[in-house]
Amino acid sequence: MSPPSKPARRSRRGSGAVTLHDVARLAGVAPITASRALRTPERVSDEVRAKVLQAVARTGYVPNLMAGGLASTRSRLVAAVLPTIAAPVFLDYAQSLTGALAEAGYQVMVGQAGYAGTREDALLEAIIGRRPDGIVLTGIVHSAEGRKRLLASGIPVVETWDLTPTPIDMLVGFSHEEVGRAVARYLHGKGRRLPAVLAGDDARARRRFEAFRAEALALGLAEPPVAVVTTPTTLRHGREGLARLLRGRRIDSVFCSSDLLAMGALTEARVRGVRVPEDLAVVGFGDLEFSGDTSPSLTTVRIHGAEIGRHAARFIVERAEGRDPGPRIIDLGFSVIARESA
Amino acid sequence: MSPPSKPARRSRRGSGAVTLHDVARLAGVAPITASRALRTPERVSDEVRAKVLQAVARTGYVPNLMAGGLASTRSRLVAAVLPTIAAPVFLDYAQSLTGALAEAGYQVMVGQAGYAGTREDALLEAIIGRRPDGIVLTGIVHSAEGRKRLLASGIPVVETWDLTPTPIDMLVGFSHEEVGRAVARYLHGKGRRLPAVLAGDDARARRRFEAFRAEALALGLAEPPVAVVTTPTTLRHGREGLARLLRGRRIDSVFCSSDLLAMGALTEARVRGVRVPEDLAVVGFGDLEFSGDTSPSLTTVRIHGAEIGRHAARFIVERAEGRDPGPRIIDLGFSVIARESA
DNA sequence: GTGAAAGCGCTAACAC
DNA sequence: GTGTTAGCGCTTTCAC
Repeated sequence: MSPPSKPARRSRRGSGAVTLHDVARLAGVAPITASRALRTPERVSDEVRAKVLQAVARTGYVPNLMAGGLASTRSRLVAAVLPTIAAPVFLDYAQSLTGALAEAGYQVMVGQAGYAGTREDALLEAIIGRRPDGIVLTGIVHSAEGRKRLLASGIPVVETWDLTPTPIDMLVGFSHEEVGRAVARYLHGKGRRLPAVLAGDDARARRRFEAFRAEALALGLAEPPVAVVTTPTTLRHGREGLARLLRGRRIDSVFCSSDLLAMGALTEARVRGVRVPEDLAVVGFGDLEFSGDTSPSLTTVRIHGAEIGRHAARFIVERAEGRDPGPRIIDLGFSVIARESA
Repeated sequence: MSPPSKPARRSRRGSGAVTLHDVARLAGVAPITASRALRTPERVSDEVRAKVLQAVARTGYVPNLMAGGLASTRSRLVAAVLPTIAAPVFLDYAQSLTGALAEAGYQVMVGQAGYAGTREDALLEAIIGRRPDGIVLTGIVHSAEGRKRLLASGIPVVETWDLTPTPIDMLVGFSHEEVGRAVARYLHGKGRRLPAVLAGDDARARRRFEAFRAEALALGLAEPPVAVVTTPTTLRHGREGLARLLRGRRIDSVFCSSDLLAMGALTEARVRGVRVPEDLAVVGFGDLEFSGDTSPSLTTVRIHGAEIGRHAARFIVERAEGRDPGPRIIDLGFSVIARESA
């Protein structure tokens, strides 16, 4: 069958899917021309464009983005790392990040940093291996080793939900310390003198409540008792935590590290006949979608998650398209939303 | 320098990152041997393995998964399509899906079907273009065109959160009709005779409440008034919806299409002095993480989201590794969780 | 405006 | 156990 001088063609057929070559052959042009007709239609003649589009329609051709990414060293893929997907605070953020990137033609790969068995370096390796056009880190405390790998990869990195003094690359966030201080001042302004803290055991919650405590003391408030619960925080944790706090010395207000904790505190207070806000002022953190619609409605801290997502997306896209994204650090701040509970 | 018959080498250097060739050269072996040392270490000699690993460590080499995927036609990427990321019902599901796939060495790409401007075919094209090893669809009503494209792509597809008569490929879900009927029977069993419905305007919620209505009528209950709200549902919708229902003819129970709606109904009832469950029984859907910890705690329907995610992950992984995943349709059922609100 | 050639970085197939 | 070769499907570079 095969000529003696030429060994038989090794069969290695790939996916079997329609390729650009098939489209080009059908349209009667070179593959590169078909490629141009699809990616830069203004650079080919009307006639060629029409023939190629017709061939695409006829064959159902879908470009292989892995091949395109390999050849162009642009993957149009962005990695997003979250502590955990299952935390409602990140919903708006994740949605706007994914949405804004999708609109710009990028797809999002998600990684959970906190998931059991996912060591940070394994996660980073899996991400870098895909050669994404950008990496969005969500409030990650990354090891020195991790920072080094990210830096070495040369991939644009956006850190979010925080304001570190030394960002790896770009940063969109707000100051957790400022949040703590603002809440202390807010409660002080409302005449509260016996604050308490109900907080998850993650690093950022800790920084908020440490700053809260310091500011409270500076304002002459009592030393706040602290109930720490495991992250991710839940309504149940909020109920249990408040119950614990109420067993201790008298308090007239509580700063919770999440709205879920605050909802739990609200619930527990109601069940025990503790009036909110008369007997106890409750402040949350996160301003979940429903925090304004509970009864009493929740006073909380809004952190502009959707906007963080949009800015992060913009950072990545600008850099990927070779434009200057402007200032590398954005402090989006936060707002204390005064409602009924405090 | 270069022989006259051969034109000078064109420069085309890629990402500039360390490649397998670099590692191989440093280790003094052929590239394919370095590849084997990393992917199938048991098939190379101890000596070679050690040398390669040392070269990897020295260079900080991270394999390019796009290149590997292109060569092997296995991307180790799975696409997950959600109606929207910002719906708490999907939290457990998304987390377990991502986690289970990550453990098996797969990464997850997310797509939002409901996001403004994302037409279904554009989303599918973006997904298929990546040649993922699997696609997990979340309760999507896909067009005939979409089904055709998916089928033509040859990529394993898992549809979830539903039980369609004709799945594209594999399926893990539960029956929305059965849910509606079970809740009707539950309320009937509790002596309720004047049911109402408070539902989002998506297709699956509609199917639940149509079945609920039919079963209620069959059981001799009154024709239920229906308040429809826009999806995604919120606590505020729940409050407004219940207020609307209370303005109509008398009711003694309400079946809500999400726990968030039910929470809103609970809140509105309390504010209006309507006692739950004495005056009004409230049943939700979804069993959110905190639904058991409100006061009154919420009677609802649990739908095993985490398990759906795990099964979907298993389906994809088994198929990707060439094993038989077993039965292609899994009905995970649901449970009516009886708590205080009904 | 169009095309030929040469890779992007890796692995499957086939030797030895 | 290790190496050679030929791609995977696309885009870049350079030439016409």
